[in-house]
Amino acid sequence: MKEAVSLKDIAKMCNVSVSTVSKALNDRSDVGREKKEEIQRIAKEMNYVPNFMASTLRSKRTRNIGVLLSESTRTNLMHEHFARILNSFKDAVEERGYFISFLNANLSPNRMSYMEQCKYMKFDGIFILCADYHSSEVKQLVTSNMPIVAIDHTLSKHINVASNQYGDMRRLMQLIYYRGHRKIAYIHGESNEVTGGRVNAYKTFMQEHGLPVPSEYLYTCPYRDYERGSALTKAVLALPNRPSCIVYPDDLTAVGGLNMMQESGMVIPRDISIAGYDGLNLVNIVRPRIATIRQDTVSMGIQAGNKLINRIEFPDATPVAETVIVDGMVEPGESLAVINVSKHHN
Amino acid sequence: MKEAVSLKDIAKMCNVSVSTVSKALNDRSDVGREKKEEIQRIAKEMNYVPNFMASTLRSKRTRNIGVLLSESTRTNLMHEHFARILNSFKDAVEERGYFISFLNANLSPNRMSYMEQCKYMKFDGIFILCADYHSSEVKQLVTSNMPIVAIDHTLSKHINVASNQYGDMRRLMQLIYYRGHRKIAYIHGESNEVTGGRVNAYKTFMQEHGLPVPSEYLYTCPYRDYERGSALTKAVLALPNRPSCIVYPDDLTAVGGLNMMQESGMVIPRDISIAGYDGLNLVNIVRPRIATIRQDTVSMGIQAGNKLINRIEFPDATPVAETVIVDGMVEPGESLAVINVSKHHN
DNA sequence: TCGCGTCACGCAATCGTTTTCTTTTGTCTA
DNA sequence: TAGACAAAAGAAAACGATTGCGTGACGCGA
Repeated sequence: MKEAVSLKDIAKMCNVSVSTVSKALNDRSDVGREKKEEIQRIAKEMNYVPNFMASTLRSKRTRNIGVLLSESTRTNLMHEHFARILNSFKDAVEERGYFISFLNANLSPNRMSYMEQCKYMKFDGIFILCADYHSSEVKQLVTSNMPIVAIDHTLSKHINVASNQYGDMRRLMQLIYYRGHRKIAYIHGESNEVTGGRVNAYKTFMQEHGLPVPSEYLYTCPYRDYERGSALTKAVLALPNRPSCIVYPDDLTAVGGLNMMQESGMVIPRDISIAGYDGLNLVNIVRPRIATIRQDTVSMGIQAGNKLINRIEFPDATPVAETVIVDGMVEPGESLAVINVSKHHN
Repeated sequence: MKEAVSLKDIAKMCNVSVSTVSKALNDRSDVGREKKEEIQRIAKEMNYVPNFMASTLRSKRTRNIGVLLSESTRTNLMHEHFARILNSFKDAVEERGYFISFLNANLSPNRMSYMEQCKYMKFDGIFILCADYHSSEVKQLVTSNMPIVAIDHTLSKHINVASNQYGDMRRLMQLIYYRGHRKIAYIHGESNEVTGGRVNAYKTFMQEHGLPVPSEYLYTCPYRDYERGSALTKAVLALPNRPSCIVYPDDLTAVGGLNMMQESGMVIPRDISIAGYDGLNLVNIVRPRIATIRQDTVSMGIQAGNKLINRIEFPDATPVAETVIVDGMVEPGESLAVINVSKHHN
């Protein structure tokens, strides 16, 4: 790595002072027009690239955003849903001249905490894609006064970009209902104040339509756990009062169920119907295609990015919690049978 | 963000000079034992976190590694294969005190080139997961004298961590052959000096076993292109001399073929056999499970990380190209029929 | 007692910018 | 022609660490 060219080199070349060069390159007003243009030209000719460390050391702003992406093995950047959101988030912030770095979730002995990493790197803001909000490290982070935007999680003072869990689930229920299903089981993920909307939507919808919700129609399953999705499906299929449709917490668990069913000789949707959630590529790859809610990950990422940068660039005296709801889209797939309603009506 | 505590604050608190504090915290030898311990204790009490910008401005070393991840839409961090490698790479370098940032591939008008980004951020090294090696920007990068490690791509002066394309493909061919297949078509990806090994292995194997390779048994298909995999499959199925087995460039194209076949009423592997490549989760999710080569992404990521850091920390006067071969593993799946050899023998 | 080596520590320069405050220069007006 | 004022340029102090060098104190052998 040969010596990098610095402001000083340019100054020498142009016979001006370092400060004038700095001002010229930052397009400040107190530099003469022609001198400014000359300096900019020479700088380009010399392949000048500013030194990030030096400039942010002085000016504080790093334009660097820290990304927090879980510590669980099942939910990291290997999961399509988060990868999609991150991807469009990245595009959005890069569009505005920012870039991203990952917060280091390793457990090495001398590792810094999240908060320490933020201080160390002087992040302008934090993007929490998914995290263990119970951990003290994360708590410390979210109670700080850094600009933060989280996905699918409400935080006091911060921004939450969330899918419309209640509305989306309701629309899915409507689709299932209109196809004639009345006995609908719901294997659902663990609930927080955001994702709980889905269970709410389910219960409300069932109640509104006078449908019973026997307790054996509700199960809790870890998100994105193929094996558990499969195992719980077995349990549901064994019920004396077997439902005509099973709704899953996400597409991966749904496929777990699907495969389980097909292996035991059932034909979907002839024998039973299923629906997932998320809208991964997966659902268009398995057969039959699974009904799902396609989340608008592009919009979520973009909105998260722009909201975060707005908070960074126009800080509020006392930031207040804000929620951005992003609607998903029902994809009917091929996994929902049409049922002769009268036949199944109690 | 309240004022961060700096060396100066600690110095004041301990009644020593700033340089002594710096040396104490860096565990240098020219500080008295008890003074050193006191300083470290106080620093911890004051929640001191060093300032990355300041320390690297002075010392040059950033411990920051730039990750280059393609500009194509089909191959970014949304693709499981790359996400896996990146994940273990990240773990490996974090283990050694480094961290990663992405090179910005955006096309915004005032965007910096890759080389400029490296100068700007003072990356200690570069990890090329996948890139368009024909682009001038990438060429500029790889001809620089930065430490670089690339995946599945040989570069003069740099390190290549590559899957054993020739050996893996050969083992896959053996499996297929021993199952009795003789008419084997190969839809392959675009070849470079690394991936070309697969086509070589195919041709060599066929030749060694006295099997003809009619030109209509070879097709080129973009990697990870589900649709094209499907379309080319249609072409192969229409051949008068239809093969008994089709090998695909990767799992995704293989699934494209699989679905195409199943939609036209074929049963796999009864009517035809298929094999993929990569070993994505996908192959365990579709039915039948597809025979594949599971790439050892964990090992690839770890080796890439360690080799790169070694180059960074023990730079050679004149770095020389180096290749690390990582073996994959054959996963037989359920998509390869056992054929009565005599029946199909010419 | 002198001289030498070692140990601990401080001084001050340095990294490459940004930014504030002066200073210089030039122009315009009275 | 003096005075005022704006524009353009420079000087210098930061930002927060690292690091080579200098130096005082101390111990120890001669």
